[in-house]
Amino acid sequence: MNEHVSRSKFEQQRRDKLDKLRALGVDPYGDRFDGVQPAAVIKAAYTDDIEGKRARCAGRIVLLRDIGKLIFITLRDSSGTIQLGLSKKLLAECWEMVKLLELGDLLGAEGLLGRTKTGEITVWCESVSLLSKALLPPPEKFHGLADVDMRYRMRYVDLWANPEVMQRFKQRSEIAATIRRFLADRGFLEVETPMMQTVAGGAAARPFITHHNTLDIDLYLRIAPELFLKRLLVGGMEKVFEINRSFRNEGLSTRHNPEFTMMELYQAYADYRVMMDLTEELICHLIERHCSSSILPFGTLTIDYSRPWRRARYADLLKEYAHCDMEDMASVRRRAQQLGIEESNKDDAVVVNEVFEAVVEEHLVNPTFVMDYPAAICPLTRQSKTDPRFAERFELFVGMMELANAYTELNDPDVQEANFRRQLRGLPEEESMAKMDDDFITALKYGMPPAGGLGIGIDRLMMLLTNATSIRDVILFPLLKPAAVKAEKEPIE
RNA sequence: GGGUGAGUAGCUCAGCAGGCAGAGCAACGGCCUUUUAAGCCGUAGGUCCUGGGUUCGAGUCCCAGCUCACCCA
Repeated sequence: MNEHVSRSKFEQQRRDKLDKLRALGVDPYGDRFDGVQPAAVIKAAYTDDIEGKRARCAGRIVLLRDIGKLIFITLRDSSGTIQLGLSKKLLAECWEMVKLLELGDLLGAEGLLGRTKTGEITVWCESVSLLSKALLPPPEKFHGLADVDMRYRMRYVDLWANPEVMQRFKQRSEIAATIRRFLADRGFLEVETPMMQTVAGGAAARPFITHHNTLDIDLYLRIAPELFLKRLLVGGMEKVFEINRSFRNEGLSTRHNPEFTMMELYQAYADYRVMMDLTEELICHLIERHCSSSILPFGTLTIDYSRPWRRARYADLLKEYAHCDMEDMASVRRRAQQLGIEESNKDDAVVVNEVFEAVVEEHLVNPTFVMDYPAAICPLTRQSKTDPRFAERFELFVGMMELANAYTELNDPDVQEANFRRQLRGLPEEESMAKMDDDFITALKYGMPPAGGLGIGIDRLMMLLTNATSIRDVILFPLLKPAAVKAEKEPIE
């Protein structure tokens, strides 16, 4: 007997109940059910003095204890659970329907509140409505849905089978709302810029390619909104931000999903130091509003977000942790060799950065601003006026992850164009096509104000704030390989 | 791409000393008006991920593949 057949047996049993319900004149897919109170609200509102108070609730049956002429049901909605008491005495005229209720069904109920002899707040139902019959059985009631792959594929089950999942995504929504309010309060305008672009710029990453039929042109899904948001600076929007998806055609890991949410913001007449203050203020504001403490667990780590956050120069961290000096490239290359990094045919800046990533990042647990990157790896960033070898850029690391990236925006069109061209040298044509953005250069020629720009990886931020060590736990529907399609088995004679 | 681990009933998992395929929950049939993962009696339920191989005999050992997780690149 194969999986399909044995599963349909369970479905068939439930369909039999569906027929019995219809025979009783019960519509198994009910109507609107007004005036519902969330379970958590009911329980919180009536701590004592509950006798005689009415309650009306709706949700999914997650536990059912049938004692004969009395049935206890644990009903779950998005706020939590509440116990229903269904007695034959109070529900005599619909008792046959009540006895057909089972795990997974969606139920509406109304009655008087009371407590059982063990003290559990209970709705003693005077009426119940079957709002939707479940044709498939829920997962095991105590362990829930544990198979990680199935949880992501069947998030519609995961969300109520594992309440902490619901909790985390509610928190994500609330945190996102706080970010928007925080920025709106400071005069930032939320905008939306193209996700389908003819040139995928603003970052170094492989784009996804799609095709527009009537124009007969290939388009790229954006890898970053940066170049469009900066066009808005040219257009006169002094403070803008966008919270939306970007797409990178790269591998999957616990920290990478091919589509991910970025917050990017730009502020005219500012620079990267302004962005540093803003970043620290924003994230600490979120922690204050949404977390229990400024010291938070993250997997096996403990992260202390107390202000002020450490600010350290890139070159100094390299000295501190990698024990080599950017001024002395021979020492850096020696270190690279020790680390097994292939360095012989790479530019100095690239080798430095690979050493940095290999050695330094794992030390950056508490929030750390890494400042002043080598200019050669920052083509969109303005160089330091006091030392042009460095770019006015920082990355924020928390929990050994890159969380934010910000810089003083380069607004000299000639330098920008030269940087683009230098970046393109040696790249295959299709990749260089994806990078050279002539229209962006044209925009800069009209004059872009000096500005600070900031990007924060929202998924990673949510990971840190909700203690999720996999990015898939903060994305409702993470990208997965398609489930293996079982070949239709035709009966062969 | 490399390493480690996992895949057994609808769900959560045992079983590996190579010898009849197991438990709990869910389901089905009974009993029960204060349960809390309710309880009690009974019944049914399997492509042991797939394909090869070794063996008298493979869920268990070997090879290849698929899927997932974690770590590394």
